[in-house]
Amino acid sequence: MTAFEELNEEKKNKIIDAGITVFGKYDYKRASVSLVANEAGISKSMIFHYFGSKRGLYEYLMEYSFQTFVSTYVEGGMTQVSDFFDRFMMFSRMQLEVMSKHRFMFDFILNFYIERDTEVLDYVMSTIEKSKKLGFQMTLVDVDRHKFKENIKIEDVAKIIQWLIDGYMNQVKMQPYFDLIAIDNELKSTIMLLQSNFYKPDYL
Amino acid sequence: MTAFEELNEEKKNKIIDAGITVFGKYDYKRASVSLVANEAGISKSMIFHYFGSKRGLYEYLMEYSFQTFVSTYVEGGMTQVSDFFDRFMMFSRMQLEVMSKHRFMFDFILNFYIERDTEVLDYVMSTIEKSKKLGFQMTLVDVDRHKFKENIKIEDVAKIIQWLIDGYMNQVKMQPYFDLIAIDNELKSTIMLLQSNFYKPDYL
DNA sequence: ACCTCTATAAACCGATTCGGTCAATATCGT
DNA sequence: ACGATATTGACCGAATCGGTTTATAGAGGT
Repeated sequence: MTAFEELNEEKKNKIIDAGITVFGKYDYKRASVSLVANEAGISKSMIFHYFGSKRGLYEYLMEYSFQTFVSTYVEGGMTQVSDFFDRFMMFSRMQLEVMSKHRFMFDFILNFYIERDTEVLDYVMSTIEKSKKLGFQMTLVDVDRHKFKENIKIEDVAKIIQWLIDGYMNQVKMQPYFDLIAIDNELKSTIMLLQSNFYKPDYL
Repeated sequence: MTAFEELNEEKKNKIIDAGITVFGKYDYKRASVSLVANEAGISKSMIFHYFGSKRGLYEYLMEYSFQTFVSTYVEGGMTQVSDFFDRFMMFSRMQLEVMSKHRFMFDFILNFYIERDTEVLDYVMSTIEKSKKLGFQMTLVDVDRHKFKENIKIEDVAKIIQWLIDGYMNQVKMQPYFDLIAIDNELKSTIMLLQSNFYKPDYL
C-alpha cells in the first residue's frame, strides 16, 4: 500500500480515476482489475502490487471517495452561508468540482446503494446514509427561513433543488466534455429563477 | 421468434422484464444471456430457442421498449392538454406507469446513449434522439404561455421540471418497492408548488 | 400400452476472461 | 558496470461467455 502512496500525484490520480470510473460503471463482481489497469494505462500486475487484491483496490477507492465526499461537503464551510439559495449554489458548485476531478465518483458512491453482494456493504451503507443525512441537514440548519413567502415549506424547496441538481448532473455526465463554468452558470441561473419566485419581494 | 409470441402474457412479460433489467444494468457485452435466463426463471436454452441469439434478444427488447416508449408518450394525447403543468403531470404519470411495468426500461433506453460498441447504435441513437426531441416539443407546443408571469421563460421551466423528474425518478428507482399513487402525489404536489409560483395569480 | 411429438432442461463445447502469481526484463541510482 | 527496484508479459486454474446438442419428461393420438 505504501508503494502506491509514493507515486507522483499525477499517476496516482490517473489510477484512482480509472478505478472510480470502472467501479462506478459496474458492480463489484463485474468490474475487472484488467479494465482498471487498461483505463489507467498500466499493467494489471501493478494494481496487485499496489493494492494486493481486487478487494484492496476497492476498499482504497471507497476510502478515497468517501474522504473526498466528506471533506468537500462537510468541511466546505457551507453552514456559514446563511442564505438558502446561496448555500445550494455552493453545494452544486462543490459537486461540480468533485465531478470535474472524478467524473464518476457519484456513480461509484451510488453503487453502494445498489450493491447487495459484498460483505462490507452494511458498514458502507450506514456510513453513506449518515453522511447524506448530515449533508441534507447542512442545507437547512441555521438558514434564513424568514426570506421565504409564508406559504412555502422550505423542506419542499430543498427536495426540489436536490432532485433538480441530480437530474441535471445526470445529463451533464453524458456529455463527452464539460465546461465547468458554463454548467455552473446554467445551474446558478436556474436556481436563481426559483429564488426569485419563492422569496418575498423584499429580499430580491 | 414466433414460438415466443405464442407464450402466455405472464411468461412473456417475465422474460421481457428480465431482459430489460439485465440490459438496463449492464452494457451489451457484459450483460449475459444466462443472467437474463436466471432472472426470468427459465433455462438459457430457451432464450436461444425463442430469440436465436443474444443479439436477437437485444433487438427484440429494443423494439419492445421503443414501442412502449412511443405509444405511451406520443400517442398518449398529451398535446390535447393545454395547461403547461397539467401536461407535465401527465408526463410524469406516464413515466411512472411505464416504470411500474418495467422498472428499468429507462436505464435500458439510456444505455443506448452510453453504448459505443454495437453496430445498430447509429440507428438507435438517431431514433431515440428524434423521439426525445418530439417529446420535448410536445411539452411546449400549443401550451398556454399567457398564464406565466411576464419575466419567466417557459423553456427554463420546462428544463427545470425535466431535470426534477429525472432526479426524482433516480431516487424512486432505488426503492425496493414503490407505491405508484404515493409517488405520483408527491411529484404532483411538487410540480404544483412550482405552478403556484410561476403562474400569474389570476390563474391559480 | 405404446409411440410420437414437443417443450424444456442439463450437459457440454471451444473461446474468453477472471483474480492472481511469477519469472523475466526495463529502468535507474551509484 | 552492477545491484536494486519498477514494471511487464506470460501463465495458472477456475469461472463464464454465447451457442449447440443431447437427454428427459409429459401430452396426446391411436
